[in-house]
Amino acid sequence: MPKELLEQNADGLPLYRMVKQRILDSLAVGEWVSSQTLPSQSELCRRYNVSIGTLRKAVDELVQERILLRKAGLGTFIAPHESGPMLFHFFNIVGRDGEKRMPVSRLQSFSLSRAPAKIAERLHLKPGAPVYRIENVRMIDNEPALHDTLYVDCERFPGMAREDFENREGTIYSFYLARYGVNIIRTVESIAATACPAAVAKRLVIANQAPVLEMTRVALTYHDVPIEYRISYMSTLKHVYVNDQGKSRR
Amino acid sequence: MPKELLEQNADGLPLYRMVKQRILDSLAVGEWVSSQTLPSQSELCRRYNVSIGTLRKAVDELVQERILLRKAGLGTFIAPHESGPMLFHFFNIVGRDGEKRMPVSRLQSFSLSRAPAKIAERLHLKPGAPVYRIENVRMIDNEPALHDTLYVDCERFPGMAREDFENREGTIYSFYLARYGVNIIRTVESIAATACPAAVAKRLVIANQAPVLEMTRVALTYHDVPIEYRISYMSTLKHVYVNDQGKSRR
DNA sequence: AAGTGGTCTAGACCACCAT
DNA sequence: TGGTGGTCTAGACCACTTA
Repeated sequence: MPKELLEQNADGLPLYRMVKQRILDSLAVGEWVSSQTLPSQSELCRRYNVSIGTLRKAVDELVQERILLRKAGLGTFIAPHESGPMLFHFFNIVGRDGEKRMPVSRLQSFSLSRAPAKIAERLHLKPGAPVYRIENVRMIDNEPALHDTLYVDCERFPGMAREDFENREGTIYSFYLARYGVNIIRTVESIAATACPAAVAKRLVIANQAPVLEMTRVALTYHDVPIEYRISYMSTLKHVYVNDQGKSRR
Repeated sequence: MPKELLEQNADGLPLYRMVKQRILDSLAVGEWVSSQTLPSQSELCRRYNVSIGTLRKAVDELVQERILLRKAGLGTFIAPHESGPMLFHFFNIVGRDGEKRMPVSRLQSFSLSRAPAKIAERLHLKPGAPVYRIENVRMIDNEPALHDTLYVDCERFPGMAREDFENREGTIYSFYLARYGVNIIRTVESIAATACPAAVAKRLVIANQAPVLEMTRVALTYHDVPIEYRISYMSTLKHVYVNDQGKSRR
């Protein structure tokens, strides 16, 4: 493991922030993707030539942001999209009773397409760039609850096939990570109310023109690089979208 | 300042968590509301008989949760609802262009009422308990954008009057804090799509039955005690609701 | 037993803000 | 000048996990 010397106070940044950036850089290039495990704290201390307190402060922030996960006695890991709070970190739909349930997604279509101007802009692509366009219906309690259409850059996911999606284990984001080393760590959603388009209403088995939520989401990886654009429609007869602001992250 | 001894490892809780709880308890009883300023770190160290590192770790978490605010050279403060990121911490509406603008609220009605069963339950009150019921229209760029109805326990806000609301400075939550020492630190919202009720549509100047967002919110103070119930309707023709998950809190 | 992360301490030094 | 918070260090000790 090479030692990376950090000059003190470059840009006036505190040392622990510089360490944090170095760790993010390593994560971004996929340095620890295969093992999902980071070197031990003491090893990272030697690598960056900082004390344990400083190293821990850097990692503390990454744990807070749900990018890393620490387990006493085991080590420090890339936070998995499976299991635990992470499962619902990017999924805010609950039953009207308040109960959380994981949806099962059912692929509707998978096609090679070209990015419309607006979507290309959100994905930092050129208009007309080749993208995969994927339609899903998500079932909750064996009933259709959500319809979503998502777009990803073909170059970022070379050779992706319909079967990859259908046969994947776990969530879409864990699939991106396991198969392509692309880790989604942030999403930005806009929510509006609209009359349900006919094609979607049919798949959701609701009345045409019924009021539904229209959610557009951009999913980002390290350094806020956009990876996926998604537009979802959801009937709120049986479920609602929840947002908990100020919840303590523990 | 009395010294509060903390037994080590009561309940197996780490020391800094116990310190954090003590600080939260002091906040909850309004110990520092008048000054908005906490004692200095060194003074708090003496008070709880812990080292500076432990004290800072406790306060770190409260800062992270946007309950406290530290300013180098000045001190540690109760996070104000005015100014800075806090202004939009509990307000997720932006223009379709993505621009954030603060709304101006216009009081529609102020009345003494009795809590319906569902609302009483959310506020931990008995059904029929006396509540203030307040209707607002919020204007953005001089156009009606939101309609909301809110309910608060009369006992918690004794002697509240219509004029208090209309003549307040700043947000509703800063009013609760300044006038009654009640600090809102968390909100939980449920969002659904619905056809706009006629009475609301009239005030928002939109078509009757138009699809709108229906947002129900419970606002909580320390220890997750519910303070306010609110139901809002919003047209999404010009604005949308945004939710940024995983945004770094800095 | 050896390695991992988690806690707690004591102190030095710095940058910022008031007076 | 003196008080405030912010950073960084070095080391002791603990609890947890695996072998």
